[in-house]
Amino acid sequence: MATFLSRYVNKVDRKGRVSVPAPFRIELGEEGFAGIIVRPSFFAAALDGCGKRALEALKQKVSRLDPFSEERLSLANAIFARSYQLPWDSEGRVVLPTDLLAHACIEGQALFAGLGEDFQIWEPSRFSLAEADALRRAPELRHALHGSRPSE
Amino acid sequence: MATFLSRYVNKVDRKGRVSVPAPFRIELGEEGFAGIIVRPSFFAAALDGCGKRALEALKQKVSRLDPFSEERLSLANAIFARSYQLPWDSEGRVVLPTDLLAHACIEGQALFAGLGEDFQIWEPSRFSLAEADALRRAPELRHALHGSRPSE
DNA sequence: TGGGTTTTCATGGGCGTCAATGGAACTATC
DNA sequence: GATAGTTCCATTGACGCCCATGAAAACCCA
Repeated sequence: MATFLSRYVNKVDRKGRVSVPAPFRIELGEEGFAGIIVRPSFFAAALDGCGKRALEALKQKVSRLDPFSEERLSLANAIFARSYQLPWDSEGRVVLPTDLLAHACIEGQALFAGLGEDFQIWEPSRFSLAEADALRRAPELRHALHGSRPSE
Repeated sequence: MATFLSRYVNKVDRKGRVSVPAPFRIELGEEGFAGIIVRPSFFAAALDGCGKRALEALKQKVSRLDPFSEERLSLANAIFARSYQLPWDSEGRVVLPTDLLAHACIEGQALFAGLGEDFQIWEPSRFSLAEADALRRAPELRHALHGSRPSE
């Protein structure tokens, strides 16, 4: 699967267009869909992004739940209904819908942060704060990588 | 299979016509039937929609039940007897039958909400309420996706 | 190793196409 | 003959597509 690393700050122009970092595009190039999947993040003023393949994986998991259960409906609403499938143009840019821009408080610049198998998009200054916070907690959380892996 | 994402608000004109969002049509284009399958939703004042293929999948599931059981009869009635097969016209519009419009309290506008492998149609303001509810529940439900991890 | 060249990226703007929508013409039904 | 339903055409506004520019990085060769 695709691997996303590092951070990139790109401009958001008047039309809401942003260049997806070239390394990200290369990673995503082999997934059949020339673009990214983006949705508002649950807990942060940021956007969660991934490729088509990761989305398919999510779909698989959700489709294992009861077809008509409210549980499934709520999840699907929270995930898929809020996701956008953003194809990039010939220059590798996507247009971020206004509600996504609003959710992440993005205006002039957008920061792409690689998170391994997916990535996030932030307003740069907000990212700095969140990053500082994450770094402060990492030492204690590090143990989570060892012990019980699957069920958290 | 087709994947439905995002939300689209389209107008319902005097004749009950609505444009099926172009991305949905593209997803459904490869399913052999140029149209959508729609039925009243079980729990909500909304409509459940899907493509021909998803309907076939449902048919498979129902056909696994006891042929003459009450269970099967009830389900088949609830699902198939209430479903409409709505072909879209050359402009990509379908006519929503009045009883479906009534069930979902749809008048001037209809909101299409992608739910992964199928979608729903809502009266916009009602959807907002339902969405808020879904978002409230999602954090706890999120664990349902983790528990049984099949592949990986 | 350093200078020059080439390619790749990010960015801005303009134009054409397509999707959504409204209405008219046409057909069928009662 | 009136009403409802269906197909066709027209409009407009947004979005995708294309080209042009500049800067930075990679590359090449002396």
